[in-house]
Amino acid sequence: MQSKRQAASTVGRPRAFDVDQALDQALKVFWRKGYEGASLPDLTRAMGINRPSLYAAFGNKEALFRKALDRYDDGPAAYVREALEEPTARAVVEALLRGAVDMLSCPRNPHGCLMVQGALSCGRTANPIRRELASRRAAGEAAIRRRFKRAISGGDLPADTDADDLARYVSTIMHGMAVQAAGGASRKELLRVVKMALRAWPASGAGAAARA
Amino acid sequence: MQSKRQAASTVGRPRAFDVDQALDQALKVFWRKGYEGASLPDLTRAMGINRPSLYAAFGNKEALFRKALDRYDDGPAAYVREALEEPTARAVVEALLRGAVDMLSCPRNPHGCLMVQGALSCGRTANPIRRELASRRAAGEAAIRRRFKRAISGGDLPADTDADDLARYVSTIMHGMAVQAAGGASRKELLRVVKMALRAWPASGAGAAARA
DNA sequence: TCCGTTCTGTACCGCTCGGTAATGTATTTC
DNA sequence: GAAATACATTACCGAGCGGTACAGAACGGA
Repeated sequence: MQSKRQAASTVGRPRAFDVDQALDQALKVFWRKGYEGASLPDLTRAMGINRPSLYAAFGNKEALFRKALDRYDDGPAAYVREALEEPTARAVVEALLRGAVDMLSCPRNPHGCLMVQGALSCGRTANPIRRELASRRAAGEAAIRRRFKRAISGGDLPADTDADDLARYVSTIMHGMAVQAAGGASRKELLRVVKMALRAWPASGAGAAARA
Repeated sequence: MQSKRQAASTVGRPRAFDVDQALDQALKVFWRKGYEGASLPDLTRAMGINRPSLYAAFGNKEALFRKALDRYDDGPAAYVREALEEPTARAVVEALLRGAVDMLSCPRNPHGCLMVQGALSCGRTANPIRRELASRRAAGEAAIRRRFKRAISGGDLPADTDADDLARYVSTIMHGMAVQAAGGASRKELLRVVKMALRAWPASGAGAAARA
C-alpha cells in the first residue's frame, strides 16, 4: 500500500532525480521513436534512471507515455491553446499554422508531431495508445471548430462559412506538415506551405476582393 | 547458391501458394499495422503460409515489406501516376486529391496510406524502412513538381507560379488526409477537405476572377 | 524405381521486449 | 543511535520477436 506516489513523502530516502526533467527526456524519446519504437533501455538511458525507478515513479510504459503526452500538451503543443485566444479567426489560423511550423521545425526537438508519429499504426499492444492519440487529434480539431463557430456567430467570419470544413482543413494542413517535417522538411519549406494554405482562407486575398 | 528465386523452377516440389496473392495479404497487414507493428505470425497467418515458406519466397521481413511497397505503388497508389497524365494542371491536382480520397477511404483496404503510416517513426531496426518511405514520399512530391513545371512552361499555369510550393502544398494535403483517414475520417469528410484545399489553387474560383 | 531438387511443417535458436523480485543502501523521524 | 521508509541496483522472469536447422513430403528426370 504505497497509496499516492506524486506527493513526495516526508519520510524515507528522497528521490535522486527530478521527475519533470526525466519526463522531458522520456518525451523526447517517444517523440523521436514513437511509442512502440521507444524501448525501456532507450527511455531509462535518456532519463538517467534505471528501470525500477521508472516503474516506481511513473507506473509503466503506457502510463509514462500518457504523462509525456500531457507534458507535450502543456509545453511544445501549448501554442494551440494560445492560438485559439487570438482575437480574429484569421489571426487564430495564422497562429495555429505558424505555431505548428515553429514546433515541427524547432532544432531543439525531434522533427514532427508526437500526436501524429507517436502511434499512427501499431501492433496489438499499442492499440490503446493509437486510439488515445487519434482521440486527442480529434479533440484538437473540435476545439478549432468551436473557435470558428464563435467567429461565425460573432460576424468575424462570413455567415455561410462551414466551421466543420474549415477546422478539418486547418487540421489536415497541420497533420500534413507533421508528416513533411518527419521527412525532413525545413522551416522555410513549411512556411511556404502555410502561405499556400492561407490562400484558401474565406476572408483573405483574392477571395475577399471578389466578395467585396 | 539458390540464385534466382522468382523464376519458378521446373524441378522440385511446386509451391503450394500464389506469390502475388500472398503478397497482397502481406501488404494489407503492413498497411494496417505498420512495418514494426506487423509481426511474422500476423503476416504468415494472413498469407496462409508458414514461416520458412515466407523466407524462401521473399527473403526476410524487410524484403517482404519492400516488395509489398512496390505492389502498393502498382495497385492502390497507381492513381498518382495516372493523375499526372491528366491534360491540365488543374485536372492533375483534382485527380490526385480525389484519387487519394478514394484510396484512403476505400472500405476494402485499411484506412490510411502505407507510405505515411508504414513507419513515420520507429525503433533502431526499422530505420532503413523509415528512410525508404520518406524517400518515396519525396519522390512522389518531386514527380508532382515536375508535372507542374511542365504546366508552367506550357502556359497551363501562370508563369509566376511556384511549382515547388504548389507540389509541396498538394503533397501536404495528401499526407494530412492520410492522417485524418487513419484517425477514422470518412470519405465525405475527406472530400470536403479537397474542396477546401482547391480554393488555394492559383487558377480557380475567386482567384481566377480577380486575375481576369 | 531411385535420385536430386524444392517445397512444407515442426521445432528450435538467440535476442529483446516489458515488467518485477530480491537485496542492499541512503535518508528520514523518533 | 534505532527503527522505519523508500530509494537504487542487480539479476531475473515469461513472452514474443525475427530468423533458421532439420526432417519429411511432393514433384521432375533418369
